[in-house]
Amino acid sequence: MGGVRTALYNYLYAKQHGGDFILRIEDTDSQRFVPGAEEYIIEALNWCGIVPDEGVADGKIVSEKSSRHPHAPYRQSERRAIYRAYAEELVSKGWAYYAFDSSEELAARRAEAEAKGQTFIYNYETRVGLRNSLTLPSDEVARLLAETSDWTVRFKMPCDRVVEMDDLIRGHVEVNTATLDDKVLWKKADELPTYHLANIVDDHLMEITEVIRGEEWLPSLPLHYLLYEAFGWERPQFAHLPLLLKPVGNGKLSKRDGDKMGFPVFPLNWVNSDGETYRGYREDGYFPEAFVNLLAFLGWNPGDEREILSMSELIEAFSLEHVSKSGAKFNPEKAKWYNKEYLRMKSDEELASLYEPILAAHGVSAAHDYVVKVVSVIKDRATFVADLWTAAPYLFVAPTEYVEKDLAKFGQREFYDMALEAIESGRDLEEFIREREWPMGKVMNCIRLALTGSGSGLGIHEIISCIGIDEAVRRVRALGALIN
RNA sequence: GGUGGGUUCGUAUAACGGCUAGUACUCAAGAUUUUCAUUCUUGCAAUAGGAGUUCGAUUCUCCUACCCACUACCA
Repeated sequence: MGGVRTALYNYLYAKQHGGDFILRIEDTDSQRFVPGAEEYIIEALNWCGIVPDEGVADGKIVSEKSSRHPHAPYRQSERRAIYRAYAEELVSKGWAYYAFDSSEELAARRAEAEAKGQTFIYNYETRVGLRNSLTLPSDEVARLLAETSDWTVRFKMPCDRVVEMDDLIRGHVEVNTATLDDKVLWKKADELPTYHLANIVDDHLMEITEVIRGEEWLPSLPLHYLLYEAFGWERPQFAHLPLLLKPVGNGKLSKRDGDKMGFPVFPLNWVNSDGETYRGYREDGYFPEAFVNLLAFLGWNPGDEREILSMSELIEAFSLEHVSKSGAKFNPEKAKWYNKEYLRMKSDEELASLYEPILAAHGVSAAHDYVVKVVSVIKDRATFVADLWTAAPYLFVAPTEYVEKDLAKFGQREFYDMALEAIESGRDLEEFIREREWPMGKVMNCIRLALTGSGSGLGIHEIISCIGIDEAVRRVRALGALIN
């Protein structure tokens, strides 16, 4: 959800400004490669109606340059060759250096510091005591670069500089570089950059003008500012979005929360490598328009009191000034409300076509016109298309069981005889019952019991207008077998 | 621990120095109805705490508290 919302805001912003929305896959962590994740992302965005202008063609990430996709490839793992030169450029400019410390050595340092209640950070203080191109003789550096393969390029964070930043959402933010560390930018082991380098290089190369991303990136913004400065590139504008929080308690929304609390956290069903399935909004019956609408309102509002906005209205109304700074707790009830609103806006005709597969799954076949008629009668009682069935299956099949409590209440001989006589009369039921001064509620509910199998449900007239008077009479007679 | 960010009804938010702090979801009550639901009406409910600036602070400043993120050869 969080990822889709970020994509949505980027999409809305791009479209509003006549820009292009580009999909780039940041897969520089080979350890975390997840088969199928890329296809999932494309399908999920597509379902939401968030269609990239660049980077995707025929449902696949583009690898070959073309006029439509001038910045290809769009998968960072296919851009390996690009990054090394930029990393070297930073070293030659004095903004970075080679580091030869093994992960074991660094882990040992961390453990050592931790034992003393401190935190080890690789920075201007500690780098002079570690194995890198700043401390080792140049011939040794040259030898290690040539002969070993687990070295990295690290950013040489200035020791005392205040980086002044402007965030489109948070405003002015200042950070002193003394509190920052020498981040790894590139690693020889897999010939890949880390996020920081790859992101800045690609954003520059792909002519990105705005970066709208999650708040978790705010702490690395100073590094990114410095990277743009080091390369001498014009930097894009940044906007850091508030986090999506779990509905109850504290903390951000996590994969597990959904199933625990009964709502999806994924746009589409997702099966992870352990075979665990996470429910998706699509499979839960949400309309993509409703999902997009509710996602847009998680941390943003149009500045007026509208709540139901289509994608094109969202594009028009979107503004980063109205994005809130604080985390937004997700409200599953409101999510359902959105879907209900969208369901009601759909035509009976459209709902009927969505409903028909569900009917078929229940072994029911019905004429299209009949389904349309049924939908018009029950759509107000549904939040999801599936509710059209659960709300009134008796419009398609006669009840075979009766709710015991309601049978006891309305299925008494006395009322049943009245009900039977009334329905068999073929006359207007209310009129017929009133003329005889019979108890309206009791008799009507007895008829409803016969028609639906329970004491609650649609109005008698509505039911009969669907199933017809003959079927109604049949059902009332059938109930007779249970009356004593 | 350090750094950064945040804090208005239960939830999402409006009010970007000035009316009785508005709206939606939820919840409660009432009306309508042959039941349930819908619909309609009404109601409950908030500026984290403390200083300061000001004629006036939800809004600006500072302090405290609490929450969150980051603090990896992950993104």
